[in-house]
Amino acid sequence: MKKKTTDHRPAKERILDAAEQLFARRGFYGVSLRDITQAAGVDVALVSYHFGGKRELFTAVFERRAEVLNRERLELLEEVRRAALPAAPSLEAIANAFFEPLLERSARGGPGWKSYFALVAYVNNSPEFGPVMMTRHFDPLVERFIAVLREALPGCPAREVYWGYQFLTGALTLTFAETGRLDKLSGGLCRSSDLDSVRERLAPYVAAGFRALSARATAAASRTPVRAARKARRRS
Amino acid sequence: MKKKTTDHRPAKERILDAAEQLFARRGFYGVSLRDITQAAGVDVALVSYHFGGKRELFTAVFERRAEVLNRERLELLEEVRRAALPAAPSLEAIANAFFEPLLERSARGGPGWKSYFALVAYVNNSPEFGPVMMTRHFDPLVERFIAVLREALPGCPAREVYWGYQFLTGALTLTFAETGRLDKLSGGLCRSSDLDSVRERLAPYVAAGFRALSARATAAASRTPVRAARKARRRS
DNA sequence: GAATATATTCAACGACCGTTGAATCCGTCA
DNA sequence: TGACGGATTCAACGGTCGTTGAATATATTC
Repeated sequence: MKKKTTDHRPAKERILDAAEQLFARRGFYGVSLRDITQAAGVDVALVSYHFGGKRELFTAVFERRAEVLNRERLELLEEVRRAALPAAPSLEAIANAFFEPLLERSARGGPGWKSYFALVAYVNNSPEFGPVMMTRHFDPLVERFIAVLREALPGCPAREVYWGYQFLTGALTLTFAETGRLDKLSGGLCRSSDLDSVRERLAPYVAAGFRALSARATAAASRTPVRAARKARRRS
Repeated sequence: MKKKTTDHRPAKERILDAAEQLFARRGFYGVSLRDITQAAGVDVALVSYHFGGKRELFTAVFERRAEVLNRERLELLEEVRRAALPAAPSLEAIANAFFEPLLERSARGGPGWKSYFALVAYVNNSPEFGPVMMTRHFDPLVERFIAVLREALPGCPAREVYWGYQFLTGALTLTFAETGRLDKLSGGLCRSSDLDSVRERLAPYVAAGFRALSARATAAASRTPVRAARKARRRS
């Protein structure tokens, strides 16, 4: 059984789809090209022909949806920004612009998108692939978001914003990994696939977190004279 | 070059140490038994002899430090609880008891512990290993923490606490993955290996998040009559 | 010190890995 | 029709994988 039905979509895309699903489930090394091409109903050699090799296929899968996604997120961020002018947008609105396009597509964009975000979660947590691939494809976007976050947090040191972003990404990443652990843990009370629940809760959660970080920093600064603070910063 | 110096530690432990480091870096499938045994200065066949196989070695690595760790975390939680009696402990104190033993050992417990937490991060995000292994070794602990969190959040629906815990775990997990991405992103302003920075910030962040979730839930409840709320809950 | 149990080494197995080059199919254009 | 070029198939390569069984070394017991 090679194909369920005669499938006239180009083989290149079928390979990408199958690879997306399998890489997301078992990581780069947990999947063989034969697994992928068999799932795609295609000969093994076509991977080398179309992509060059296994690693190139992996990055091709990762890149395919990154561009369109980030463009949409940036546009949404600017829209949020314009709507709030001349004030800075709320932290909730910024956080929402950051993950709303992701949640929307993961929930209603079809199984390919769902797999894709699980793959991004895998890459983001991987010490091997994370630094290279995330930096290359997502850093410009992230830096723009952090800049706007800083506008919304006047007087807050940059370090705090970066840490807040780190925690935000972590929470989001685990959500996309779709391990189903929260479902088991809560006895069915929460379903991690229910991304509308995430949508409602994540923005308030991280916005409050950002405010707490900002408050903590200013409290610490007022407790410490400037010179001592400079020295402490150098020490840490 | 098999060993740097003559090493009289039992081979079984040397294998565990090497496997811990390599599994953490490249995952289960990204490491071969020959990689591990070569790093341990030991013959390949010893893995089958001592552990039975590759999968059994993987779970042995995972289990080795889990017990002692969770016992300490539970004791700390009960201590925090007793100290606050007859009131419930603060959210900050509970969150702190959850991750303080982890951060402490990751920062000052030696390279083995650091690798171990990166491995837990890998497992926690893995759709393949996460549900099985995390559930088996960490669920009793987590349920106890959630129970105490609920005491500290009177009137807060259980769902909200579970979601808050999910976000907390995600933030913690990404921190332990040690991808070094935050370092690059912040231009050296933050070092993700600086776990003291995490220690200071994570508790206020997630405590504020929990309070926001709780407030959001009670606000939503007061907006909705009881019967409609019941229906809405059944729908979702 | 012989016997026994445990630990380690060695060589090899069959299976699967990613990749390759030649052969074949098929639609396009001359 | 025939030549051509991209897409696909097929068979096979060398290498590495996890695992195994027999042989050897080391420690323990009588």
